[in-house]
Amino acid sequence: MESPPTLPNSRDYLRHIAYDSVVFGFSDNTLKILIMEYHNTHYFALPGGFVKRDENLDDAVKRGLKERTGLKNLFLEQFYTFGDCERYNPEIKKELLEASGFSIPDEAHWMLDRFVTIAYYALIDHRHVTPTPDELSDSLAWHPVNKLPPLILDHEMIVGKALETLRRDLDRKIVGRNLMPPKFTMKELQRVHEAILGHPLQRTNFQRKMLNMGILRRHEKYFTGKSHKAPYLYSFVEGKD
Amino acid sequence: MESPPTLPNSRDYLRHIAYDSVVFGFSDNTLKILIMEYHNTHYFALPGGFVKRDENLDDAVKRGLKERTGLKNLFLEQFYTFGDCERYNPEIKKELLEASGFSIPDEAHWMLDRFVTIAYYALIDHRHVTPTPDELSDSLAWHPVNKLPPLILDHEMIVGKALETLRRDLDRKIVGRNLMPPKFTMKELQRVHEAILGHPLQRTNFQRKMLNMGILRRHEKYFTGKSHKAPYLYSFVEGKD
DNA sequence: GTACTATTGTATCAACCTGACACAATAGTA
DNA sequence: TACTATTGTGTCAGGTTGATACAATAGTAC
Repeated sequence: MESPPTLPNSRDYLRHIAYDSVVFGFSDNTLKILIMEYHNTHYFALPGGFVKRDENLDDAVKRGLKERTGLKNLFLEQFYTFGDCERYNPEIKKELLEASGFSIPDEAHWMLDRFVTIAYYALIDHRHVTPTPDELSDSLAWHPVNKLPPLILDHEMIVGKALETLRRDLDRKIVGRNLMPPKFTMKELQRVHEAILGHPLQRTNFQRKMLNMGILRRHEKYFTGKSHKAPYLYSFVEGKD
Repeated sequence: MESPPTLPNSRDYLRHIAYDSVVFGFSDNTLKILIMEYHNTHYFALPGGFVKRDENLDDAVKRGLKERTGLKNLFLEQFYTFGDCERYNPEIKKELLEASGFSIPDEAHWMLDRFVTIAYYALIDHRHVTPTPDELSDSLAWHPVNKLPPLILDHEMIVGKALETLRRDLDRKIVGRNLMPPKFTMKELQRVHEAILGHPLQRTNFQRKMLNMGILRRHEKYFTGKSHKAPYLYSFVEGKD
């Protein structure tokens, strides 16, 4: 049923330019990111892609994430562009493409050439997502940020810089909104912040700070069935970014 | 004496990739940036350039700034990458190149093609600099950030984002160090902060904050000859970034 | 020298935020 | 009714910030 895979044509894309995306999700009290594994290898990498000649850079990233996660509207921020020469490693690229059944017509093929990659991070509610591997990858799966497999090229550095940026943005933007379900308890929100920052927070002070920010609306209580006081449910008020 | 100018060869450079730099300096109590004016036109633009095939992105920017300002070590930060299709405007590029005496051999020449530009900002002590125009430009000169001439393409947006980033970095990094002479008065430092933020600061509170940061060393007094108390001179202590 | 002006360095006070901890409220269980 | 685990709120010390007061002082005018 499968047709032989064909490499994208260099006429359709901008040479030397790629993007990589660090997609954050939160489950099991853990901050995770989407990592793809290439066919028939044990190479892990960030999901990325190329920019079409008639396509905005931002739109290229949205297109790629739509294909892989099904999500159309997501919190997406560009954070850095990586352009060192050490990124140029045609042997690895060739190995990855050949392992997926592509035949490389030419040692100077544009996909083996040097790339500058523009890195984005995204925040999504993992419940809304069924990760979909592309034709290069066996799997696209969630990995805890502090238990990542070894990644190719400089992708670990990219993740590091993404985390750093996310932590800086935590106070300025309402990061939680994009990682949480519509209604949540204060403790759940705290767990997200703790996972991002990488250290525990004082419960009572966190509660006070969040309530004082005026971005939360309190709803009904949430009865867990446990034998203790039931927490309130909260949601983010609209349009206060 | 002049040899006919030749366009850079596409074999030596990465196609579709450029950089632009927003070089901040401070004089006459005003924050200024370096703007170039193209030969025989009234087009103004940020100084920018291209990346050689065997050159790190960061090094390309340093090379360009070295040529234009003579400065080898300067405070340099990448802040955003601009990749919209509207940046693609071959007519303007052609006009600019032809006005400088280049003959364009081919409508599809790589320099007329679409570019994604990685933007950097730099901070320099303007006293150390003699701006040097390149072969495309009549002049490279300081312009106050709030009195810029109309710039080509999206360069005004790039300046806007640079300013925004600089303001955000003002508290986290010791921005002043790179814009100030070795010794300076507290008032001079305050003027720099005010010019960056775009609003006046409370003198006494600014002084207290700076002194409490522990990054300043107090030196001898500076006698201006004016009839009032002489201010102290300060310098930044080394290695506290 | 004395009086005066403009500017600088320091102190003070209220408002606010933050970390640490105390304490009351409460859903379920025994 | 007593008990447990958890939640919501209050409080207090320490630090930071905005606003203001005030003392110190280099030069000028007399």
